[in-house]
Amino acid sequence: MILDKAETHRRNTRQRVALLELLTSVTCHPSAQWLYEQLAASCPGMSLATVYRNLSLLAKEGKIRTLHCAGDTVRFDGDIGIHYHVVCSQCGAIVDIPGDTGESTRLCELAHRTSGYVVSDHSFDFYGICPDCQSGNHTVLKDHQFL
Amino acid sequence: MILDKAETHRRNTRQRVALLELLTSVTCHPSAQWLYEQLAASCPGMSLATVYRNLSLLAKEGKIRTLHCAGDTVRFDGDIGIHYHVVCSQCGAIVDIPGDTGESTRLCELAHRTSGYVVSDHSFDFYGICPDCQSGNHTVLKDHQFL
DNA sequence: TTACATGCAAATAGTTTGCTTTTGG
DNA sequence: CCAAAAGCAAACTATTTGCATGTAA
Repeated sequence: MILDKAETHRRNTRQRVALLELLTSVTCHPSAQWLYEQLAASCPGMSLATVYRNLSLLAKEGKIRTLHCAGDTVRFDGDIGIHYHVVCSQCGAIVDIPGDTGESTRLCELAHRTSGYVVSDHSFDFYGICPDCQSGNHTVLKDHQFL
Repeated sequence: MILDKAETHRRNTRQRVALLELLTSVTCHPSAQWLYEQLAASCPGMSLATVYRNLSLLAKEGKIRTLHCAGDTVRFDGDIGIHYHVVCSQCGAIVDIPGDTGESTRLCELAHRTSGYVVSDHSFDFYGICPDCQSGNHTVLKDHQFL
């Protein structure tokens, strides 16, 4: 949300452009590792460190969103509009739930009044079992969880 | 929430009891490391691995709650009632916001209808800057953030 | 031209695990 | 008793960083 003044002289490197393009074109909520694997094919010599550095930059610029809801691995979201997430506790798949701006605003204000924090962001996460895992179709983290 | 039948033959070891007692007696949302440091004083020879193993067990039994909202380090909550959290993006302090059971239920049902997930849990997190950090009183993670 | 960005490899931090010894019930 | 749990250290995994080189503007 807060734009760094340094953003003015940020370069649109091949890698950064490709990364943002991939992340915004996809409806899943990938990890850095997954993004790296996808990009490695088209971007020769793409490195995982670059993916991490750019994800971190893009998040600071408010162009993408960082999700902590899935546990050990940070996941990323190219959709910065207000919406919520449901996470599968078994396979880690994350899907979107439409969010309500009014409700979000109201709850953020409640949080502010209650705590004295200056609230700038929020994330509403639901946990459960996804349809695929309910029917026993997969039990571990797999590539297709992201798709 | 789901109780393991194996729980029947779980032992109430000195360490486990002390851990749960500490976590439920405190209003902060500590990390495993912090809990370990506190316990090390009274429990001679207490190890970090034991803290992690017990936190994991207690969470499975639904006696405590695991928070992913603060980033790299998992935080724990001894209060398993419905409530939300505000997290300081600067120092990591977490404080409680009273939750509304009706609202939580309604949103969990919305999540279920929208996604097809069987929703069993949720966590609503707000991010911002805590009063102390607003006034420049601390800028890095410190012990007192937990208190 | 040059400050910003990359690639690679090594470092870090949080958490988990293997194995042997202790201990609660 | 003896299976469950502890302690310790080593292992693992996600992420970050240092440094030499490359490149967008």
